[in-house]
Amino acid sequence: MDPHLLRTFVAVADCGSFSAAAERLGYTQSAVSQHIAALESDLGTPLLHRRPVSPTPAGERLLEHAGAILLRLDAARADVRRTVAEPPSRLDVAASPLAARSLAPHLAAARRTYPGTQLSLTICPRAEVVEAVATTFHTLGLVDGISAPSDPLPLAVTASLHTIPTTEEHLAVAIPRPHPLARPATPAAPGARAAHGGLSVVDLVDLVDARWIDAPDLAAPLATLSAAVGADRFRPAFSYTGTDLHTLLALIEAGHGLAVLPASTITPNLAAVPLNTPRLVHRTELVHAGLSVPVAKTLADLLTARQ
Amino acid sequence: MDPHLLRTFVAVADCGSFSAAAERLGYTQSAVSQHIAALESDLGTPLLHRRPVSPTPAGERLLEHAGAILLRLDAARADVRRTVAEPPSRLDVAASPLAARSLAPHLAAARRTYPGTQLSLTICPRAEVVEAVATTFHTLGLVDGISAPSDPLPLAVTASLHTIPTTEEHLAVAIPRPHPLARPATPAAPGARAAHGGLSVVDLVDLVDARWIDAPDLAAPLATLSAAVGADRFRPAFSYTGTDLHTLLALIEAGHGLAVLPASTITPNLAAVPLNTPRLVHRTELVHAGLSVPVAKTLADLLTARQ
DNA sequence: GGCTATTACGGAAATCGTAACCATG
DNA sequence: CATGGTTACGATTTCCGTAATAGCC
Repeated sequence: MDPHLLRTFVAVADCGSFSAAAERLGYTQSAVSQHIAALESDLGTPLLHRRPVSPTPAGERLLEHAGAILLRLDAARADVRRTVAEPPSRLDVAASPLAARSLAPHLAAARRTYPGTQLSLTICPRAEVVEAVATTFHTLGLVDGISAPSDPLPLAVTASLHTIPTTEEHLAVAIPRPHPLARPATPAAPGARAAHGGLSVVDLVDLVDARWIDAPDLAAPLATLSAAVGADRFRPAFSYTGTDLHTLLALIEAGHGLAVLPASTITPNLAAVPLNTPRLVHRTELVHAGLSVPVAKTLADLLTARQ
Repeated sequence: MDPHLLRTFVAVADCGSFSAAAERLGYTQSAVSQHIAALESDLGTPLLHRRPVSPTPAGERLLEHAGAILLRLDAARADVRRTVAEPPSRLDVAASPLAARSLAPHLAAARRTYPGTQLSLTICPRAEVVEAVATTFHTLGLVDGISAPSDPLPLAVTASLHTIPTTEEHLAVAIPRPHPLARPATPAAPGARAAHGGLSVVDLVDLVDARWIDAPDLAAPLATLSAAVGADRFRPAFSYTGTDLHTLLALIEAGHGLAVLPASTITPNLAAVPLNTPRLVHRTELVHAGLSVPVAKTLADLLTARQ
């Protein structure tokens, strides 16, 4: 199970083609074929169906591990290099879209403290944030996600990375204004219940059958919600893969479906119906691999000093 | 970073010798030397001091990753084989010493339901339990450990393994009878506070300077306690590496030091002073990689139905 | 000088590319 | 028959063992 073989295996699996994977990796189709054959003979079982190419059940299991192993391998290399290389003078921050919201002022403060340093901020999907920090591409990461109150986020590569909680916030369902739940609770509105302040509060399980937008990089991923309410499945009626909050809100407003977001992100043109059911909150965490760089330390302090 | 190179690297690191590692792995000293040289040249930095052999700082970082990577590699292979091989007819349970305590009756019940199946129970250190389950050596694992109430145990290889909480129990310090804390609280006893029922309750931080026995496979590891109270360090005055509870209790009774244990394990010849400070509990979890085997499912149900 | 790691070198094995082959749509 | 995966084969490289060399107690 040479890492090279694993790498071509995942490439083939997500290209759905030997030749495409070969091109991506700079190999010949032949080499890729040999890699897969070697893996299959080593493990004693077919890993891929051919023509069309798709993973067998055994291949699926291997895929789950392979990505993590390769990432960890990169993380190891990065970690070793970090102990050798002198700390960088620049500060590169990676953040998931919703985690980056309140970052600007702190970055400004950090720049004021260290006027010389060059700053960079990259917005990327949640998984890539921790990946970028683990592989030393960025020095600091800011990820958001859904978890139980005061529970850490379930991050990959958890080992060798440090995380510091920064904020926790209530979740709400973003709903277009002309919608049964958006009006004050009435006995007729299914799933809505009277609550304090005249606002409805909604139970997640009652919304399983609503139209949902799956925006896994931005809002609460439907998979996470499904897991939280048990085996019930939230089916995506619409998928949004971008990272722009306003676009998502516009989609919701246009009636393409609902999404679960931290309450403060939902603009007034939409209704924000607080979620109460399973104890879920929106959480953001700072991810780093040691804060030896002064700028990084300062920014981390600023971020964690806030509440 | 070929896994073979990593494997010999960890072997060398924990043998403290190239030649010893070579023998363990069935290589020549020369091959081992070449492996280390290859790793060092790949990573661009020395990983080991020679003569005596000990890891450099970079080597330490690599070691942290290497073990996890190799384990995950084995877990991947095991996981793939599991999807192919038909489920075993036997049931092999691995358990850490304190997790195994209440297992016997449930095993008996499981045998009654499936009279034919061959059962095995292996007691091993905590880390090895999850390792054994991950690498398919055993079908079911029962691990105990320390965590915050209702928090999952921090297990390695967490991915691809399922865990089910089974019990949670309060912790206590086991103290020989003639000991200041073992008497009902008096103003003079340092660290002790009056509590309900006339028993003392003790704050962990007040005991940092006591004589401690480190029995990491059996009691709460001192490292865990240190982490729980912050940077403070519990220094082991005595180390016990076995897995026999009675031996440990005898050591405590003989005055070699104290240990933190789940309250119910402390026999009446010792005093069990409840811990109250950082919210720590003794927790046991069931670890498995899918419960397709009926016997395993039954035993799991029995274990989780309790409490 | 004894123990242990490193270097030199040669044979065996693995790896990848070219090219011929074969199967499926 | 065309696209795309497999197999055959050979050049290159890698890997490991033997053996000679060098460094530290």
